[in-house]
Amino acid sequence: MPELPEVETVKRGLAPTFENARIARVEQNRPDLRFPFPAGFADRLAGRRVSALSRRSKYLLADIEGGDVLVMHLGMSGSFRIENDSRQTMPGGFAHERSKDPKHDHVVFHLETAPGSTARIVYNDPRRFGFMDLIARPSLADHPYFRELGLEPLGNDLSGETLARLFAGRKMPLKAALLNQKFIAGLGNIYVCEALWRTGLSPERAAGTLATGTGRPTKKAGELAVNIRATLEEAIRAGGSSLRDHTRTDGTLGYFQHSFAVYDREGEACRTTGCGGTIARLVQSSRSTFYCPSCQT
DNA sequence: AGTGGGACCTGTCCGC
DNA sequence: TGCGGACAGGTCCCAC
Repeated sequence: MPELPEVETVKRGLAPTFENARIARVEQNRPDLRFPFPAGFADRLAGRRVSALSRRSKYLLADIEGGDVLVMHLGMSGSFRIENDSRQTMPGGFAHERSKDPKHDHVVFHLETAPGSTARIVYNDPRRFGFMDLIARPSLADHPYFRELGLEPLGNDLSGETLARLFAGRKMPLKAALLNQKFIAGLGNIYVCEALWRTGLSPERAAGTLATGTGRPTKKAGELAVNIRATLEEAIRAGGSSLRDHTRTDGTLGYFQHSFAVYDREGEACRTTGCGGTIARLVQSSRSTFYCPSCQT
């Protein structure tokens, strides 16, 4: 699942069940996902309490009583669902609404949520690009997963100034710079396309063009910072369900089909007022970019 | 150094 | 209906 808004939505969905629960047992159904599970993964969690859930970039973090942090990344296709005592799957935007093939249920956290009350949190991931790890809290920031991560786009650091400073002198395409987690951590393919469209910036222009010759931010740099934040916040408000397979079980369309101005809209009309252009698709760094060649310059 | 491209793995969709 | 190919939210690694 994916980009920052989806991970944030997952965090909010899991928190009421996961936080303060005691992990009675961990069912680990295969030795690896994208990477092998760390040694003793299930045993190191069994009997421990989860003290807090948080998010850094696209990583979901569970603080485990005793000092470890359970690090979870959803890759491209990972999702969680909650099963409670009555065996009902919790509804809500954080879990795929379509039933999941149980053969891809790779990890099950068996929880004691209150005395005499249990629940299960199930991790399902068909493509297995996700992964889980256990890292001691004090060394978390120095771990290779986190050491080189850039700023949080929803934190206080994102501004036209920082974009200009980070990108100054860089010839790489703006799209590639925004996707690089070393600069801004948490943006993915969909929201980069959307934020660039909102700002009227071409994904192909050099990233360094957001800075003037003296290193000051251009007007567009400031607008881009605002639009990145707005795009992410709106997606979180909408439930972060930017997933292709978010079709509801009753057959109505999920959020995916309705929400994007450019992503996956090749050949359709640009929604910029008065533009009249047509959304095009191009490939950058082996990934699809959707944009309007008429109003994104 | 900074790029682009392939690899990882499964599912889905589209055209023949 | 079957089959091959393209494509999908992310990231790592390795050639240029």
